Amino acid sequence: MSEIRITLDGTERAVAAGTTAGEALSADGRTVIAARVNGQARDLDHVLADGDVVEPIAIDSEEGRAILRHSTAHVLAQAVQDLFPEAKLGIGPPVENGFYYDFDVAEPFTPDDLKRIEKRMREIVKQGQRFRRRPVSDEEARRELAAEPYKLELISLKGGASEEESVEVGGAELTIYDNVDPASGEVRWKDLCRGPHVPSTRVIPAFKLMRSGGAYWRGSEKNPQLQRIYGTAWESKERQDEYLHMLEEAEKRDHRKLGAELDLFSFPPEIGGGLAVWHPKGGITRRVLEEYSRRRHEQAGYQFVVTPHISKSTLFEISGHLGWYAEGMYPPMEMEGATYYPKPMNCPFHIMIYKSRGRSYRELPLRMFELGTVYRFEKSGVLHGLTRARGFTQDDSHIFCTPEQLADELASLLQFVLDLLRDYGLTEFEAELSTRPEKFVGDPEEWEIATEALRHALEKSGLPYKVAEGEGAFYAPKIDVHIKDAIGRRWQLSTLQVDLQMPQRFDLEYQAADGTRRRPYMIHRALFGSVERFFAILLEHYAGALPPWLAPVQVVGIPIADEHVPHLERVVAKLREKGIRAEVDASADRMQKKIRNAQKQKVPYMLLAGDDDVSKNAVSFRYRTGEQKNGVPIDEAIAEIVNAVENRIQI
RNA sequence: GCCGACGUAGCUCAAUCGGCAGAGCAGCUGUCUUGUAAACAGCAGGUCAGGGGUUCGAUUCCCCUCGUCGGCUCCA
Repeated sequence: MSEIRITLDGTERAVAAGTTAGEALSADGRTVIAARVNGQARDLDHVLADGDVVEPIAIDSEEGRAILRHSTAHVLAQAVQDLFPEAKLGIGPPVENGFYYDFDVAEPFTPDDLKRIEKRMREIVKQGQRFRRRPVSDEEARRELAAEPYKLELISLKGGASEEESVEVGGAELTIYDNVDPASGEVRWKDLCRGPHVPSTRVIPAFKLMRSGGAYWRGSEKNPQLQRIYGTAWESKERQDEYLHMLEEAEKRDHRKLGAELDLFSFPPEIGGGLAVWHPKGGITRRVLEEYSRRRHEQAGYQFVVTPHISKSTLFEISGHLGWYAEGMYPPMEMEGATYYPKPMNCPFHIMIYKSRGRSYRELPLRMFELGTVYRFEKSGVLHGLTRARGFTQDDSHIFCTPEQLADELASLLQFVLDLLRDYGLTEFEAELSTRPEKFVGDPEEWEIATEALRHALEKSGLPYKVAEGEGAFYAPKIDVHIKDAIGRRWQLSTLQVDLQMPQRFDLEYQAADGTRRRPYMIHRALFGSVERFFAILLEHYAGALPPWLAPVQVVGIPIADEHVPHLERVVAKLREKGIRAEVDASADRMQKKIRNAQKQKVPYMLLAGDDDVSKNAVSFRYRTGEQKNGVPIDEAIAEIVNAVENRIQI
């Protein structure tokens, strides 16, 4: 057959037999770097067959970037083996914003090594080595890769039925990619790999090695630790610079740094890792943040409860936490023959409140809310400021409802969550529906009911969502709400879980209209997740410049000269009457210095006053943006500030 | 917990190839009295993270511990 028929751009076309995907697409190999053939990603030099459907993969698409990054990972591995011939290869997949490759080496890489490796990579990129795909049998692969023990392990794993697809050995046949010198045609390097790849290393427009660190082989701490090198690669220098700039910005916004600079909180070593103390300025913001949430909950029909920080082991035995998470709990305390544990969760305590007396269907849904501080023993290596702490406060609610109420309750709950998050200035949301994990308790049919109720709530909310198979908690499927912050980072925040286990374990009941005793459903719901973590996320989102209603100091009065202090004192007194956190900077510093100080503290309103203002009974605004507004009558100034605070407006 | 880097004044950072530890900011005391991001001068501030070792002598070299940071694993 000298002609075959293929589908291109949705229309059928005849091309010569032997035509490659790249030829059919007229791909330049720079903007279009690979092809999708019948839905499968392929190299551009993939030879087409009759009936193939061919689509281009652009370098600036998500899929294209992944291919680019994966190819860059190969260049990295080649460079490492050039410089460290004894290095054994692990795996080298693309990841979000970049790629990595794992190596078994005697000595961990130093920053200097990374520089040398990156330099070697640039040489390889410049050479324009071609990526050439070559199918091999298992035996051939084993023979060629005899010196690569980890690759051999991957080959032997390939047959495993439930083995997840990897970039090394995905699919039915094994392939090796050769890196070929374009001048001599010699094979410079090769790697076991599924592909596809960019046509040539020269196509890699921008890359950079980022850092190295230890990583367990195949992700298990039982396995040996390899050395992982992370890098990033982009379709253009500009996009890479943008990304690097975002990282710099993220570093500037680091809540641990801002926490110290703005005097909000600290982690004294004497107290212990992961245990924060809140300074006055952090404390006031936290109080306002909590108070607003509490008020909204009360308005939405929640009842405020309070429970203790420790409990006898009995409670956690019934709840099952001791069985499942004992190693993450602080160790027990023995007192008068009883064993007490610091609480890792609030739910069993709320159940005790439910059980304190008989319940009627008329009371349901019963919504309990608590800012409950819990303690979990996080391993020392994972602590990270307020976002991963050992003591933290959950804004925890538990809702007990009848099976008939479940779907509606979840839907309104999700709406409530989103509305409240918006009030804190977050605007972009995504959700994830996590289904039954491998390790679970209960009846799969009930899991199905609960999962469907959650799905219904998501559909009703119109929120975009993904399904995360097997990511649920051991006792419940859940919805996680993710937000995007001001520099595009995703954070998981709220969680909604339908729990069919706790009601059974604690034998919860209510009396139905027909007089029978029935089992309620229970919904776990945290909105911030942890108040500490939410605080950190807001701080990073706003880069420390909190909206006026949350700012620790909302107004600083700055006199031009000492004689203007009394005028500002009067303004500040009026502001305080309205509940505004205002002060006058009467220190010995000059006016310019006071502005600088207030600016560095990210105070939303600086009110200046000199002779002009005093004579007109006015003040002059300086906002932290640098803008100013002079000679504003005092009443107007106060009204402007009060309005921004009351309506939670960011300035 | 594991791998690695780092730890000098409240903060940011110097210096000492093994020989009495130095600056800016912040603080304190004065002087100056000012219109939108740093007035001037003086003073004070350190077990060089902690412990042990090598050495005539250790902040510097070696070991251990603690802490921080970056990864991995984990995250009810």
